[in-house]
Amino acid sequence: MTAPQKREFHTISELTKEFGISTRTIRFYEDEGLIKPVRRGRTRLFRPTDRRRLMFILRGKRLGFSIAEIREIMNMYKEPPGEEGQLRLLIRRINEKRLELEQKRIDIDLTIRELDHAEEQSLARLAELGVGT
Amino acid sequence: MTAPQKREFHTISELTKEFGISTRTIRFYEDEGLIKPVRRGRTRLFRPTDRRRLMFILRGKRLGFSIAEIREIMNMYKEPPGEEGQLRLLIRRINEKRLELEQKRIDIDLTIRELDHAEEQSLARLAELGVGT
DNA sequence: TCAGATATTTACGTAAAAGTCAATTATTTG
DNA sequence: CAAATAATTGACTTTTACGTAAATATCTGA
Repeated sequence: MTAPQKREFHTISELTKEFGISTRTIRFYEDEGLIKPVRRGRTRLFRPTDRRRLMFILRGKRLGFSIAEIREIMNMYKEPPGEEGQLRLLIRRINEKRLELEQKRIDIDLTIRELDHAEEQSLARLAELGVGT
Repeated sequence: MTAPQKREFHTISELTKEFGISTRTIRFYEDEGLIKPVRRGRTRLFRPTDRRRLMFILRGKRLGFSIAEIREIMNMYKEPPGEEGQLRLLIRRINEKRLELEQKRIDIDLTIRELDHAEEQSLARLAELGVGT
C-alpha cells in the first residue's frame, strides 16, 4: 500500500492562480532547475512535489533569498552525501544558513518593535485630535 | 545642557569599512534620498543619524525589502501627519507592514525547522560512517 | 612642494528576475 | 468543425541595485 495522493496533477494556470504569479515566472524557475514538471506532449504537468517546491521557492523569495541561494538551500534537503568531507561541509553550510536566518529574525523583531512605536505615536496623535473635536 | 554626542562625524570610507559596503552603495542611497549627509565643501560628512539610517537600510535589505519599501517604512517613523485621514491611512499601512513581517517570521521558523531536520539526517549519516570506520 | 591617498561627479555597464510580445501549436466545446 | 481557449517557445525589454572607469579635486605627511 503506497501513500495516498492528494491530487495527481496541476496545470500551469492553476498554479499561477493559486500563487499569484505568472506563467513566465514558473517557466523561469523550471529553466533554473528548481522545479521539474513532467510533460504530456509539450504541456507541463505539475505534481504535488512540484507544487511544494514552488511554495518553498516563494517562501525563500519572501525572505529575500536569491534564486541561487534558494537552489543551495534546496540541495541541503536532498539525500546527504556519502563522503565524510562532503557531509561535514554540508553541515557547516546548514549552520551558516541557520545563523543567517536567526539574524533575519532579530531584524524582524527590531523592525516590528519600531513599527509598534510608530503606531503608538500615531494613535496618540489621533486621540489628541479626537479630544479636540 | 544638550544630549552628549558620541562622535561628531564619519567619513564615507569609515562607513564602508564599518558596514562592508562600497562608496557607490552609500552614494546610491543618498541619491535615493534615504540619507542626507552634510557637506564640507564637496565632501560628505555623515552624522550619527546618517549612520543609524544606514543601519536601518541594511537591516531592511537583509529582510528582502526593496529601496522603495525601505523608504516607505522610514517615512512611517517621521512625525505623524496632523490630518486625521492621513493618520488613519498611516496606521493601516503600519499594520500591513507588521503582518508582512510576521509572515516573514513564520517563513523563517519553517525554514529553520527544515534545516534542523536536514542537519539531523547528515549527523546520522556521519555517525554511521564513524561506526563503520 | 609633491606624491599618494581619499573624495567627488558623470556616465556607461551589468546581473538577476522577471515582464512583454509574437508566432505556433494543441485542446476543447458549443 | 470552426472558433475560442490555453499552452509553448524564443526573443527582446525593463527594473533594481549597484559596479566600474575616467577625469578632477582635496588633503596630508615627508
